[in-house]
Amino acid sequence: MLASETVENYLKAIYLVQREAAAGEAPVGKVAAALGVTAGTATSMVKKLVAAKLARHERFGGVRLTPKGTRAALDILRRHRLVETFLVDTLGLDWSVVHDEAERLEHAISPMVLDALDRHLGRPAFDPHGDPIPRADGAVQESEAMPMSELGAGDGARLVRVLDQRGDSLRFLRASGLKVGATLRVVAIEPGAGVMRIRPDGGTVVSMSTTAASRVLVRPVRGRD
Amino acid sequence: MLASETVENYLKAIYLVQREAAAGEAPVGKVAAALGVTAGTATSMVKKLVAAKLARHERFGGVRLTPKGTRAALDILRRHRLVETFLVDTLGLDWSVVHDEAERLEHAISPMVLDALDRHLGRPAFDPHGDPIPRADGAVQESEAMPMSELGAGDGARLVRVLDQRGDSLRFLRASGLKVGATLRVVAIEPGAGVMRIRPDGGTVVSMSTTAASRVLVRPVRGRD
DNA sequence: ACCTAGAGTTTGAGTCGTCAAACTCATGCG
DNA sequence: CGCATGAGTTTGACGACTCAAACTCTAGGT
Ligand SMILES: [Mn+2]
Ligand SMILES: [Mn+2]
Ligand SMILES: [Mn+2]
Ligand SMILES: [Mn+2]
Repeated sequence: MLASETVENYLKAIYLVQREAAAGEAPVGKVAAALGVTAGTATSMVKKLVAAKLARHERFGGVRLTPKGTRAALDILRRHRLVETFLVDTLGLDWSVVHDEAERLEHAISPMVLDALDRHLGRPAFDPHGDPIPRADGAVQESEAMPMSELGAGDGARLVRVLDQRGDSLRFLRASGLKVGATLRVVAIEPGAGVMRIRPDGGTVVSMSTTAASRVLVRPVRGRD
Repeated sequence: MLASETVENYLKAIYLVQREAAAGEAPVGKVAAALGVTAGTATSMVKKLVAAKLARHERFGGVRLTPKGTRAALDILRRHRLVETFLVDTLGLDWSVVHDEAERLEHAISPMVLDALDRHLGRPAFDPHGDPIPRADGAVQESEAMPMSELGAGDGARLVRVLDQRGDSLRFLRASGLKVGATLRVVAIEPGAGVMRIRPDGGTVVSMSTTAASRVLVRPVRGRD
């Protein structure tokens, strides 16, 4: 029930690492890396989570949240993403800085403040990066989308989500006119160089590595080329 | 510089206790009580503050913040009161609940968020309880006011500040129509019972103990009785 | 001048979260 | 197979914060 700030961070990290990992299991080392902590530290915390029935784990294996742990993680994720939305929509901060701010604020938001915030923002479904905001009951509505890297030359698409939370990535995208909701077209692809050239609607052409492009999710748009 | 959440709480508590105390010194016991901690715990933390040049203290004496400590305390107080103002003005929470919420949020507000919040709120000078919000440079503008308990029968006044942060006190005042900015008149005083009878403009008469009334600050208004 | 009640301090111990370094396991390569 | 490599775990230690209980000082009465 009363998870410490540290426990909250672990739960959220495990949840997110678990989402990525193929096996649906979070390797302890990945969790440790996500939190900037040594593997040994993560191991001992995982034991605590297991004792609290928030996670399951077997020696030398991966971690997996229990339903209870998942529920708690979604609650934290909800706070995190609502706070990000508030910082951008109400306070006007840039989407490249809100992640770090929310990382601290998420732990200080009571259910009462959370609900008032949610109402004030008009019960948004997505945060500034296009990440779905889990609902109060724990439901998450992931949006249908594909990596921009899978588009072909000439394809049009709408940007729906940015997975990379790094400040410089987000600043680059904003400066290029690539924000959530923007439409764009793939001008060219250079597989040898590992680069795609993208033109946002009403903007100028920019080059991105396909790796970077794979962390930008889009929904294809009937091409009127 | 980088004070922990705990240190921030001590600095704020010492500042506030110091404001109350006659000698301008905060008794360690009072600080401990304000933080809900044992006296021994407070003693050891005070030593840390002294080592960090945030406070001065001599054995068996009181604590006093250094200029550096005072500056830090005012910064925390600024965060606290701006957050309270936000919770009431923007999110619509009741003034009786925001103190506890701000007690946690104040530690998670970065300078950037603080400034955005300040701008969003229109750079307010007072919080919902009428407490002055220290400015970014550390200036505090205490408002001229006297305890309501010092009014005489028939006197009119405007409510400018409520010192008591207790939820039930604040709920009682709100329910009586006694909020910051309201005008009121003293209907009667019963020194024997230690009670005053107050009529808020446009409201019905309420009784309050003079002790409670002494924590409500007012500015007298030219009586048109 | 005492002496004691109350305020403050010290001590010893515990929890939480962390690290470095030694150790153990699982595996896949030779 | 056999074993080196890397992932994960254990151990011992530490800093920050806290408490209970023993101890010490100060100040006010008498
Ligand atoms: Mn966090
Ligand atoms: Mn986000
Ligand atoms: Mn606080
Ligand atoms: Mn206040």
